[in-house]
Amino acid sequence: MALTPQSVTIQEVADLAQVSPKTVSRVINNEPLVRVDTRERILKAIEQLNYRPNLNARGLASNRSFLIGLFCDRPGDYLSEFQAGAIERCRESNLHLMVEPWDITNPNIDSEIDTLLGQLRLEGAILLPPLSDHPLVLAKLQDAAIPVVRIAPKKNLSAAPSIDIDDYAAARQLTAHLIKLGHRRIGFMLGRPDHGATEQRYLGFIDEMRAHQVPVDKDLVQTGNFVFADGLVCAERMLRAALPPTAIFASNDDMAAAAISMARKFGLSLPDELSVTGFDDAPVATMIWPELTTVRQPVAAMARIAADLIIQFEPRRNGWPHRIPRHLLDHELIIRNSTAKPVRA
Amino acid sequence: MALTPQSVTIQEVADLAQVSPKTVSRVINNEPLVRVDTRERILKAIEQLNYRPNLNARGLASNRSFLIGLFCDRPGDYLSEFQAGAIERCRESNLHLMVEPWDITNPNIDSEIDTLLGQLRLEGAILLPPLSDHPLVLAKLQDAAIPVVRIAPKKNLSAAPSIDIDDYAAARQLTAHLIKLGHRRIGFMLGRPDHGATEQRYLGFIDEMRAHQVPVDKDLVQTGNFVFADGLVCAERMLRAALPPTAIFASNDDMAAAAISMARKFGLSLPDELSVTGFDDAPVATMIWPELTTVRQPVAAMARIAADLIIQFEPRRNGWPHRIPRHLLDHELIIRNSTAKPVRA
DNA sequence: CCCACGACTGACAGCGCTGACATTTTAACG
DNA sequence: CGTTAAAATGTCAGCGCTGTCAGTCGTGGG
Repeated sequence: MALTPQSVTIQEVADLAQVSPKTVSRVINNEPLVRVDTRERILKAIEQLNYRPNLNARGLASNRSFLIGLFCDRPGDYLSEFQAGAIERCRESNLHLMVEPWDITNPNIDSEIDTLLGQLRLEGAILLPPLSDHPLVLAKLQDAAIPVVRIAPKKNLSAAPSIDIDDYAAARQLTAHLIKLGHRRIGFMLGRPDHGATEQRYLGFIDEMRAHQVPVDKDLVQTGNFVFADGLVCAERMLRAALPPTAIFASNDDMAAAAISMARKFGLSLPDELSVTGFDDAPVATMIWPELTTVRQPVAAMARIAADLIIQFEPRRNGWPHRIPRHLLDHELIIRNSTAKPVRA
Repeated sequence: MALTPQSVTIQEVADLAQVSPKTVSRVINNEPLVRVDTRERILKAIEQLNYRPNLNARGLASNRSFLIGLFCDRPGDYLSEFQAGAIERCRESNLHLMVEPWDITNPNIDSEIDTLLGQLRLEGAILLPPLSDHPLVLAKLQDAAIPVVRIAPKKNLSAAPSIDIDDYAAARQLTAHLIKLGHRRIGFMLGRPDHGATEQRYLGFIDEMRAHQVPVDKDLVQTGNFVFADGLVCAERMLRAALPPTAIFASNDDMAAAAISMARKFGLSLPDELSVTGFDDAPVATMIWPELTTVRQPVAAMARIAADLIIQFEPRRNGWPHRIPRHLLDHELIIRNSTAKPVRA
C-alpha cells in the first residue's frame, strides 16, 4: 500500500527490544511507568533501527497533529514575500507550508533531516539558496523520493526543476546602465559565495565590462556576503582606494544601502559623486535616499510556481508534468535615483 | 479516545448521501469515476454536515502529509525573527511550525478557519496582531479547545495568555528623551488602528507630553498605519504645517524612515533640523542615515515563549502551567543619531 | 507462607481514511 | 434482446500508533 519502501515501525522496535509495541510507545511518549533497563533497551533498539515514529499514525491514534499554527495577518514585516506566494498556492490545494530553517554549518544536519523525513512524508520540498545546492540535503530528499524544487541553484547537482531569474543577464543590464551613464571605475560587491546568484551576477558584470572595454580593478571587487555590515566594510575599502570608484554595483540592496550609508560618511554627495546599484528591490530600496536603482525579482511568483510544481508532480509516474527542468522568470530593471552621470573632478 | 467531541467522519457523510465511504473518498480526492449526480449528492452532504476530512487519517492511509516544507538557511531576508524564534522552540519538542496568514478583511475567514481546524488538530496557535484581537478567530480557537497565545493584544477578549512589551512605558521613555533634548513641537505618527500597540504608544506619548506640560498639536498627530508610504504622506503634512515640528515620533521604524526620507526632500539637515524616533529596531533602522533612535523588542524571545507556553500547556487539566496570563518582556531604548537637540531659528 | 498492593507490561481494538480488488450498473452494439 | 466492455460503486483490510483495561511480577506485612 505504501508508495515507498516500508519504513521502520514500532513493531520492529518492539521485536528487537523484546517488548510489546505499547511499551515502546510509552518510551516514545516519555511515560513514567517503564523500568529503567527496559527503557534503555528500547532506546537502544530505536537507535539501532533508526526508528522515527510516524506522525500521522500518532496523530490519528491520539488526535493530535504535532503542528503549531502561527497566525498572522497578510504578510508584512514578519512574513517574506516568498513564503506568502508559496502559502497562497498551497492553500488552493489544501496544503500547508511548514518552514524549516536549517543551519548549513550545523554538523548534525544529517540526522536532523532524517528525523524530519522519517516523521512525516512531505509532499515536496522547496529549497532556497544556499540549500538549493547542498549535496546532502539533495541526496536525502532524493532517497526519500520527495519531489524537490530548487530556487536559484548554483550547479546542476540534481535533476530537480529549478526556478530563477537570469541573474547573468540582469547584471549585464545593470552594468550597461552604469557604463552608459559614463562610469569607468566601477566597484563590485560580491554576495555569499555559496549562493548561485553570486557568481552569475559577477560574471554578468565582468562580461559587460569587457564588452565595453572598461577595465575591472581587482581592488574594487570585494565580498560583502549580501550583508549590510559587510557592505559597509567593502564600501569603506573602495572609497579609501587611491582611485576610488565613481559607481558601485552591489549584489543586493542591503549592501547597496551600506554603500550609500558609507558614502554619506565620506561626505559624498549622492548620486553625483557616487552611483550605487542594488539587486532584489528589497523594501529598503525605497526607504533610503537616494532610492536604489535595482533589479526586481518576481519573488512571489517564483514561490507560487515552486509550490505549483510540487503540487502538479505525479508521484505514480515519478515525474514532473512538463519537462521543463529550468524555469527562468523575467526580471525587471528598475532605475531610480541612486545612479547618475559621474561628476568629473 | 478522542479528547474532543467526535467530529464528522466520512461515514456520516456516506450515510447521508446513501453511498459507501469509499465513494465519498473518491469525491474528496477528485477522482474521475463518479457519476455527476452522485458527486453532487455527496458534495451537498459534505456541505450540510460541514465535513472536513481528517488529515492524519488521510495521511496514514495514503502515506502522505499534506505538508510542504520550505527549506532555507538561517533566517535572513526571507524569514522573520519571530518565526525563527518560534521554530527553534518547536524543534526542541519535535513540533513543526505552520504559517497561516489570514487576511482579516476576507469575509470568508470564518469558513477558512473551520476548514483548517477541522482538518488537523493544532497543538496550539500563536496570534500576531491584529489577529490577537479578532473575536471570531479567538472564538473558533476556543471552541476547538486549542490553546492560544496572543502577541501584543489590544483588549482582554480572551483568557489566553498574552506576550508583549510595555509599549506605553517605552513610548513615554522615547518621548521623555525628545523632551529632554529640548523639543517642544513633536509630531506623532500613529500605527494601524487595529494593532494594540498603536494605542499604547500613543497614550504613552500623550501622557509624557502632559507630564512635562508640553502641548500636543492635533495637526501633528497623523495615522501612518505602520507603512512607509503612508508615513511619507504624514511627514509631508507635518512639515508643511505653519509651525512644523522639530521632532517626529513615528510608531515604527518604517514610518520613521519615511519621515527621514521626506525631511530630506524638504532639504532639512538631519538630525539638527528634525529629530525622528522609530520603534521596533527593524533592519531598516541601521540601514539609513541617520540611524534611528528606536526601541528594541525581544521579538525572538517573545516567539520562543509563545511556543513554549503552548508546549507546556496541559490539555488534560485544560490549563496553563503557570498562571501568568500576561507576559511583559523588557524592551530596550536605543539612542542613535536620528535624534539631537533642535536648532533654534 | 499467603495475600495485598503497587509497579510494570501486554492484549486488543480502533482512530478515519484509502488501496486493491470485487461487484454491480450502464452503455454500446449487433 | 443478449452480449460485452466500460463505468460506477462497494467491500474489506490495514496504514502505525495509542487508550483502555487486564494482566503479571515483585515486595512487604500479617
